[in-house]
Amino acid sequence: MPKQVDYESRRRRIAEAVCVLADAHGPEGVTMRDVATRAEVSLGAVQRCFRTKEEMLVFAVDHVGARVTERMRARLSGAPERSAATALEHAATEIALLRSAHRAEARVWLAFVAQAAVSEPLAARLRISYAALQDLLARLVTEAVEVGDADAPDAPDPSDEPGDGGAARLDPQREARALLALADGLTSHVLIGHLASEEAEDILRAHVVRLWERPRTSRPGQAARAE
Amino acid sequence: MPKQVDYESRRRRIAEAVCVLADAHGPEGVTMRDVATRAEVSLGAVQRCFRTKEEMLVFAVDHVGARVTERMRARLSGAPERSAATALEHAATEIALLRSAHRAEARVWLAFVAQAAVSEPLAARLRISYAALQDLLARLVTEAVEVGDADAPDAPDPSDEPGDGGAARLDPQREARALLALADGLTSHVLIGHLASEEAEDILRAHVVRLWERPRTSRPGQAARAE
DNA sequence: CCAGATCCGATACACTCGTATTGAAATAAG
DNA sequence: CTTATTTCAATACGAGTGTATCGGATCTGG
Repeated sequence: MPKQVDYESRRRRIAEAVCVLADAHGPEGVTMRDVATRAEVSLGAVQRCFRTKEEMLVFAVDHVGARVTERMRARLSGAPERSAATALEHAATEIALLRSAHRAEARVWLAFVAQAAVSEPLAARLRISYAALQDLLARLVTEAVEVGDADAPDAPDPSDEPGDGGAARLDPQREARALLALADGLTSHVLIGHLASEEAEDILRAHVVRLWERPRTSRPGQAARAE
Repeated sequence: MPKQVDYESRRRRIAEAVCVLADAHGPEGVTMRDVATRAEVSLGAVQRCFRTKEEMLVFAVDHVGARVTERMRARLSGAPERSAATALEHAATEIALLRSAHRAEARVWLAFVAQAAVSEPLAARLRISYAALQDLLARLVTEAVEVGDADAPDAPDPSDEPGDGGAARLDPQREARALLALADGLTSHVLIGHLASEEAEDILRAHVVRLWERPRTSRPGQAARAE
């Protein structure tokens, strides 16, 4: 058994290069040769790792998706008990990739999303990542609701907050979906330059805050039409 | 003055072809030759209309943006007095391009958004369209708030709805931005296949409804942190 | 040290792309 | 009818693409 190389790490390195280039020129604009150069390997090596270009792009999508999910999971387990509400806010901000540090990742993600509308294999991978993110968000929502919003909203008089009885009416999955979509939309608008990232963060914050403000919807007779 | 051609209509016809193709293969995948074929003109004719490919794409973006804006404006003036709240909901749905009839337009839009993150001239055009849409939405929000939500929410007892005094605290521009972002995010998630269009519509509806449920935020002392 | 498998860098190939060129058809004015 | 001018179809061209091929370098097991 002769020469052996660590394909896994090489694949990751290549995926990294793909991201850098996709950030600059869009995923269609990514060239095998450029990837090879950027990853400091030869074109032949890239071809050995991925039989085809699409295979490479799919791997890169998974890579980015895993990174985002992982970062969020880390954030989630980092401060689990502190305040589920603010944790949710942070998580959403994280997903929105608004921190300029992750601007590149955001562009890559958006580019892949766009191409996924055309390429089914890419779309399949994206769905996996989205499902994971949505689940995480839904869990956060549930947790935040159950724990109660004791320390998150700074309304120290719980007089007109009848416990979490009302908040329980939130559908965590639904809210997670909404949050995810809002985050994605904000991200793209920031990238286009239609929004400043501060504006986007404000909007996201306002949306999350609204989740805890609302819970007196328990007033009956209204749910009928809303659902 | 010899042979003269109506360039404007030809340009529109070409833009239409661009949309069809961009829907199928993404905007990068659009080829001058394919456009020419699809538009039933020769490659030379396309080249006479647009000096370069990017010029053509930019025109196509404007074309789509104008169409969406126009459709929304029509919807706006079609039933102006009926109910600002439901008008808002309809407008948002319209923007989200969720009706399957406009699925193609949605794909085109998303594709262009993605590429705009890389191409500044495209981004500039998109910003114009977004600004127009946001303004329209903001106007709708304002209108809905001022008119009062008398007939929109079917809570016929205005006992605990202290007029629109609280609703006035809504920042229409902010809400318009949020709505626009949410609509875009939902659109892309539907295109990816992560959401069904009914789910997306539900989420959008819930978001709009929430705008009218909330208005007792007038309780002071909270804006400090929230903003 | 040798055999044999594995890896990969270089090169080749077939293609497609955007764009430039060009010469003929079409048309309006003289 | 000429003639000047515009329009465009056909073609050419060079750059750049993904992928296939292949010969030598590299390393392991004996």
